Amino acid sequence: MQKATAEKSDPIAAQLAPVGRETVQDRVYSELRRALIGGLFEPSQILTIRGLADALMTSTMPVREALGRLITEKALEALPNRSVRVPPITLDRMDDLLRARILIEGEAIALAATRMNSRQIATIEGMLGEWDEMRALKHKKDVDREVTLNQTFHFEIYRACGSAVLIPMIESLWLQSGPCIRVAIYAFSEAGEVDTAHYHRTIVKAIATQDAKEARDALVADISRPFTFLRSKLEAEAKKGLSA
Amino acid sequence: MQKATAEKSDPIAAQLAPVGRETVQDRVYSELRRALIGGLFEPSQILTIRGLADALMTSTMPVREALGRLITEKALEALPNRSVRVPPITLDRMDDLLRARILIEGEAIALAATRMNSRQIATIEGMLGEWDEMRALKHKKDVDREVTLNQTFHFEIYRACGSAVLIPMIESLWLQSGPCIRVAIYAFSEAGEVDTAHYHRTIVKAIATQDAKEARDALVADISRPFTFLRSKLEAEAKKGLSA
DNA sequence: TCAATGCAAGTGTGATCACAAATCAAATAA
DNA sequence: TTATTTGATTTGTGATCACACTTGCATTGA
Repeated sequence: MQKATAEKSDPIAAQLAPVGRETVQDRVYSELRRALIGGLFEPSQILTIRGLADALMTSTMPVREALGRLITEKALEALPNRSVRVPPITLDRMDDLLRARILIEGEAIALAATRMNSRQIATIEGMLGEWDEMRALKHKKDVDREVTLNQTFHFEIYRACGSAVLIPMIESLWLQSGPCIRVAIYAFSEAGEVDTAHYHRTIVKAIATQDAKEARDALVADISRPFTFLRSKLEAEAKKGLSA
Repeated sequence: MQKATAEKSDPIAAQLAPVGRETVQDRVYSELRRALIGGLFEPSQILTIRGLADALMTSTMPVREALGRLITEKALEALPNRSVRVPPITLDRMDDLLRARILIEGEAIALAATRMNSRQIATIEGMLGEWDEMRALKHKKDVDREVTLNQTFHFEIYRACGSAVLIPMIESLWLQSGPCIRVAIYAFSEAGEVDTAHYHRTIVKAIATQDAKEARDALVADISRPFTFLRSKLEAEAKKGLSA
């Protein structure tokens, strides 16, 4: 018995989970994704293959392939010089991203609202408590946890929409808007924003009652907020720079 | 003067277009894309790096990176065995793809309908003539030209929507539905379908009058047709296979 | 005859090297 | 001092190699 496929007749193999051989390239890719969505890289920052390979303690090979993948999903940008950077923020691009996210994530949540079972609803309902918890002990700006929790919440919903086509597109959109969002969340945090979870509560309520329209509306409000906030901030800076 | 950047002061350089150094990887990627959208690969077909490298007369390096990129945009599929294949067709996946295409391409054409100038409209209007031409001399099934013309027509419109976010997503969707479409077009051709350009005329008319809603409706009808056709065909086969 | 074993060919992954292009800095000339 | 040039370093790209895993086929055993 050296076959890799688990057979029902084998009582031992039945309890063993497949080990799943993750390649180095996959780890590099995941790591860069995480950094991008979390906004750890600044817009317009240039990334080099050898630099990342050193930082990730691997050779250049897995890095260059991971970069290539991120470039095709527009999470990174290939300059004509053949160097790669994280795309800069422009107002047009922000509007473009927001419109696409409203369109696609709105559709996904509308689908999910009619398909989530009580167990899944309980999961996202439980997450609301974590926001309360974070707000209670707001001694330090825990931006990282905020970002992660927000991501988990949204994708728990999107995953329930049951579309293997829409979900990767949403991931791509988050990858592209990650650097912007981070800036916005920092700005929120400085501006003393308090109730970041308000729309999330509305979303949970709407999904619990299978109200697709209200879920979509609340989602649109939720994802629009950081964009409009950042937009007004950028416009103010542009005006100031113009007058100076 | 050995600087590569064109300077305004140089009257010769001003007339020269940048030559654009395309890498081997880019050519491989484009070639595989073309093959995929055109449906040259069959669903479930397994692709090997060395096999493609031989066929494209290059080393394995550019091929493996191109394959990696195509896998991330779901144009190809990575099996747990680490071999890669073109994704098989299932009814669920077809419905999923069609819904996403209606959502996103519908939005793109609605945007384009309000933004295309008379020059762009004249371009797509001119393409209608090519369909008439093809229908006139229908001595052989020129599926390749049909596919190419259809693609050019649609993307001429999508390009005018002005969204740098939506267009790559539409390209990804075409990449994913390419293998299905080819099968459907062959089936159309066998079934003696005549007026493949009917909805295209409606689309041009709607755009010329800036009627976004009618343009969207006609587009939905246009892209739904091959899917519903293929769906009924697959269902018939499934039923036949079941009774046999 | 059929299933299990063992060997050989094929395949993906990662590392390393060679080369060309780009970038940066110091040196030189106006 | 400023602009240009020259040279050294850095960087991306492609080729090749080594290794591990998978697959397929022939051999061996019952």
